[in-house]
Amino acid sequence: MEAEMMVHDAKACIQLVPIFQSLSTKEKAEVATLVRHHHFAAGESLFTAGDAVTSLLIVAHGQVKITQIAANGKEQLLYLLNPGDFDGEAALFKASTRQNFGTALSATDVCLIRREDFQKLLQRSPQLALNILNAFGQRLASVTEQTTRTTTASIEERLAMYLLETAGKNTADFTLPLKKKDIASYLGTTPETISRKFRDFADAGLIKKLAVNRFQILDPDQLALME
Amino acid sequence: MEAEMMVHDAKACIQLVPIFQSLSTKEKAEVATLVRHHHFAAGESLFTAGDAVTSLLIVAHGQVKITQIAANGKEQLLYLLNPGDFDGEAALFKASTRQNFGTALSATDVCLIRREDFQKLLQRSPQLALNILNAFGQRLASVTEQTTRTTTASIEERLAMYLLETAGKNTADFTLPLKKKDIASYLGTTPETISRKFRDFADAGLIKKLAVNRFQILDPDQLALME
DNA sequence: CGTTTCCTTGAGGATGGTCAACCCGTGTGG
DNA sequence: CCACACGGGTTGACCATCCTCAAGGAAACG
Repeated sequence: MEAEMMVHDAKACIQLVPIFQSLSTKEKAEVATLVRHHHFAAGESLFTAGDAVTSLLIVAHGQVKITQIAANGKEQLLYLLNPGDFDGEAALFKASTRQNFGTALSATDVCLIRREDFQKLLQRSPQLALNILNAFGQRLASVTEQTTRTTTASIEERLAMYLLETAGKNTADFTLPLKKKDIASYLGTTPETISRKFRDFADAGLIKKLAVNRFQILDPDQLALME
Repeated sequence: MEAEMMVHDAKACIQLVPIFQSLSTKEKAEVATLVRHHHFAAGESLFTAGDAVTSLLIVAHGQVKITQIAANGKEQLLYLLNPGDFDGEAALFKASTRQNFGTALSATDVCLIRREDFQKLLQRSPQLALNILNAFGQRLASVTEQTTRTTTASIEERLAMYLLETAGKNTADFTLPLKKKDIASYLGTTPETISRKFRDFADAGLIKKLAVNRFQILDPDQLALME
């Protein structure tokens, strides 16, 4: 029964993940046999810097935050993994130890493929390699974008961008998916400053505070103009 | 004669580039037939944001700076391409236009492989794909590192790190490879601040100024302690 | 030798970090 | 059911860092 469960989850994982989607049904079945899955509760650590990298990790359900600790001890939130995202450095890199930390933000299911199995897969399926290259390219572009923004834009501008991206279409009523502490870490600032900027935005009539960490965006155009 | 010249350059390019090094001699010869090369004078633009991406670009000789223009119009130096480096986003991405700018810092020779040719190569050589994935992974780690540093460290700390990395073993007498304007852009600050910090370092006895943009590092350990 | 580009230095001011106090919602145990 | 503790959020006062603007000097280049 447990085995059946695993196969079910493995298939779900593979269906979910963009990098496997262009594979044939036969190939997908093959991949499914290699997959192990694992569950983490909110707040649990998936891995820690210094851990040996033994598997490629794919998020099936939930949300994972990836952080790095700077030389001075400060934590920096690098990016979030949502369902379908994978941890790229993982299976491919020569460096065999993790450089960063992975923590589950909510209850999370992940699929794991062992490094060696994955390398064999890659050798046999050039299309898979292409898919991964594309995914990598996109993450690279996103991290690059983040760097540019951090070094050139003010906190106010960065927060405005973050709000628009995070809210998406739900401008009428949306809840911040992260604590202020994490947003601050992501944007390279402090919770206090985030708090103040939210107040400023509200004073300027750009947003309306519905509750703690719940907002309505009144003037998206003006917010976008900040950047 | 020109054809012979080109073949020569093509071979040189392929010898130089890590991603091709694990290929068989036969495969390398194949790759060589696909390569076109091009020369740029110092200061010349290799490509501009908005250009269609038609080729993978490999630097054979010289140095290229890759920059991005932020929304507010400020230029941010992302990274440098040295001999053997390639422009990764280039041939692989779905997005068919450049997001950033490439400018030759010195006289530069590059090799070009057309997108379609490269994709075919990838399909046939899984090892090549693995090499590229590794290279991508390293660039990703480097950009990530840069982001963390920028958001968590002070300018002083960032400059100290930059100095140590750039000087390498030549602590006794080394010349900055970039203008202060570019260093500033790379570290997310202004030329004025760079100038002042250099003076501070000199006052503190950490470095000694030999000439404009030429320095001796007196106390690398102390510099490293900054971070 | 003049022009341009880069570098340096200073004065002043904005931005945002730090520290500390207080508030509020949630949960826990008496 | 209430007191209390706890984690996060908010606010204020103060201060360090670093940017901007401006002017002058040095080096590079024709």
